[in-house]
Amino acid sequence: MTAGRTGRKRPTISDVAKRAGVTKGAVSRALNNGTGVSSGTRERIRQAAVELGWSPSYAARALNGKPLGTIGLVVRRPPEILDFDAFFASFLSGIESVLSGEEHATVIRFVPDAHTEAATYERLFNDRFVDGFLVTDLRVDDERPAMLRRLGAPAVVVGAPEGSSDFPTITNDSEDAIRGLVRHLVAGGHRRIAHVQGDPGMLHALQRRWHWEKAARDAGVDPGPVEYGSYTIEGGAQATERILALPERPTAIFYGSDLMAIGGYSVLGDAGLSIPGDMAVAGFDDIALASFTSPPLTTVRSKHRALGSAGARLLLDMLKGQEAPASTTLGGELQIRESAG
Amino acid sequence: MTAGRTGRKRPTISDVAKRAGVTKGAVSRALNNGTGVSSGTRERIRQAAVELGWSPSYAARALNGKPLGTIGLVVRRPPEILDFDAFFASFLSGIESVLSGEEHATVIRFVPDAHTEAATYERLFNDRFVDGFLVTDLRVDDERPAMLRRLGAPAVVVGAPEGSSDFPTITNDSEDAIRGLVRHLVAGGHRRIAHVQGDPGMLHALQRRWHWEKAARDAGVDPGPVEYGSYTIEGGAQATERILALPERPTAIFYGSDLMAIGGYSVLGDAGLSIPGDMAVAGFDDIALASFTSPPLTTVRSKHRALGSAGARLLLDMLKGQEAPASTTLGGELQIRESAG
DNA sequence: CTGAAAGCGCTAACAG
DNA sequence: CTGTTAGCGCTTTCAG
Repeated sequence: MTAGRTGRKRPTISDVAKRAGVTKGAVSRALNNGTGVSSGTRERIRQAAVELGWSPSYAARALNGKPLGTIGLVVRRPPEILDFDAFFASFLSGIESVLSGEEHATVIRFVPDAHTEAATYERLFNDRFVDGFLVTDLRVDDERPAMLRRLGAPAVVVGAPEGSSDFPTITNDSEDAIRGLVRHLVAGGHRRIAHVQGDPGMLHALQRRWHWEKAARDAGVDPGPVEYGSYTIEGGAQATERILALPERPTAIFYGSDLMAIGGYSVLGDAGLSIPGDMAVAGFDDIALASFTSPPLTTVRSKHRALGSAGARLLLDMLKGQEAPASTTLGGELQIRESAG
Repeated sequence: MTAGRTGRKRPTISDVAKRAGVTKGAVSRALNNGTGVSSGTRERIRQAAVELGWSPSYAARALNGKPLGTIGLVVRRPPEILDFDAFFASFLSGIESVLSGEEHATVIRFVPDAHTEAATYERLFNDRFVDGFLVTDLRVDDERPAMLRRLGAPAVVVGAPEGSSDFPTITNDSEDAIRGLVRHLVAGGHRRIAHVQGDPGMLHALQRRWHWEKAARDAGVDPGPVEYGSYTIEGGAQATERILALPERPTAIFYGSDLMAIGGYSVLGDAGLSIPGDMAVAGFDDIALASFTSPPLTTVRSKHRALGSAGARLLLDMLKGQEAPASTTLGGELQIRESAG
């Protein structure tokens, strides 16, 4: 495949040096800084390198504290979410779309608990196995920003509210879209709008809840009951059951994810309630399925892929030494279909 | 966080050695082989290591040809497929579910072309940046098995037919399910069954086509027309248009992916054709959406996650030096719903 | 069983 | 501008 592979082992920098009639040091300088070498020998060295099909060893470079061209993604969630959840696959897709053009690789690690999570960040970076991190799922009192700061690791936080950490942040701001949704509901005569949300320890879940509350108040109605559950069909179904059991039943439910809303559909159906006639329903994410449910689901589209690509792009820029904006915001988009009246 | 972090830098093996009153060599032996050291000093060394919170440097180990605990996944497809395609996100989910329990990380790289693909495999492994590979999307005349063999890289091929390479293979065998589907169609009176498939350069696409052909012949009907397109909604829509333009129109279409089938739905609908009345439709994958389309889509369920987990498990076993079976087969499963009569 | 020493492939500081 | 020299942190001989 590659030219010059005479022996079994790959060529080292010494081979290149020998062939170019210089020393390792010269090769290193020529090919890294491009400085400290006359353009003549530099060319000779470059030649020798391609003839030998040489490329520097990641390990040796890492041992000298050089960046490897990798970014780390450590995820403290069960790996199944890649399969179920709307977010991660799209997010990853966004990341890869910029990395693939930049000769960078992604190092992914799913971890079960906070302790492993911390240890993983630490090892990955202390050894410069990754050049920096994309941090997602920021939680209330999340210790990662402080730890990463301490490690001196470059990082960008993705999907968290502005100012939630002192790292550059890509924010997913759905405030306007959620406000639009609530207005739509209120205009349709709804006064009691419930909210079903995922893990309240997640900053983005909290944020969406605030937006819903604020929008409700601003529209002159009291925020209805709130239920929590996992971001899955089952989680949504269970939360819906709890809501239906409430003494004062709401007339609309805003779910924190489309999957949860779909779980709601089945419970509402079983209870003989029609959508949106007896209960208006709205989701969040706008997954592919949302336009195929019956009735089609009104939801807030969230730009998962863009979050990934913007995060990756920003991190790459930072790694190149560029100044990073404290925060970049991507807006959500209200998708009105038929489930919310 | 970690105990013993007095200074700014992390402890090295020398620190551990000093604290235990031995030399680096002894520490290395004690903690790796566990041999060549008296159990007394071994314990002392272990103590010192935990007190210092020491863990070996990836880079230094890699430089000595030791495995890092990483497996590589290089994908020659546009990164968008993570978002659209049913396969990759689930597959990755399966991989991660076994890796997360084994302290292994995944190194992912999306590449645009065959040349970059080859170079990526080579660099990643020559430098032992990854311990082995999971290879997917095997193509006709794929050069990767030979190249990986030449590199001496451990690998398991996933989702390809048995015997398609000399690497251990996790096969996704849908022959029975496809046969069941064709029988179902033929029993429903269909004599002309078309097939829409994705990239014919992919071995798995070819394989499914063969299974369909064979099943048709065995059921006593001639295999109908075949159209190719990308594995997307648009790809399916376009292929469907071509089929509808055919002089002898089939009465059933078997699509190589659910997404393609959904693309078919809209074209058929636009043409005023009812499903399954005027045209029976079947898909492949059984994505979440499949049971929500109208009519619900009859399809062949494929075990994407299991493919990932089985592949990862097998590769890990191989890396531990265990003998690997030449081939492991996961069967598909026919999901009869309403779109195919 | 243990210590000493060489070396993995590269970078960076220092002389010349 | 170029060569030489130390290391980076670890593993692995090889003596003792």
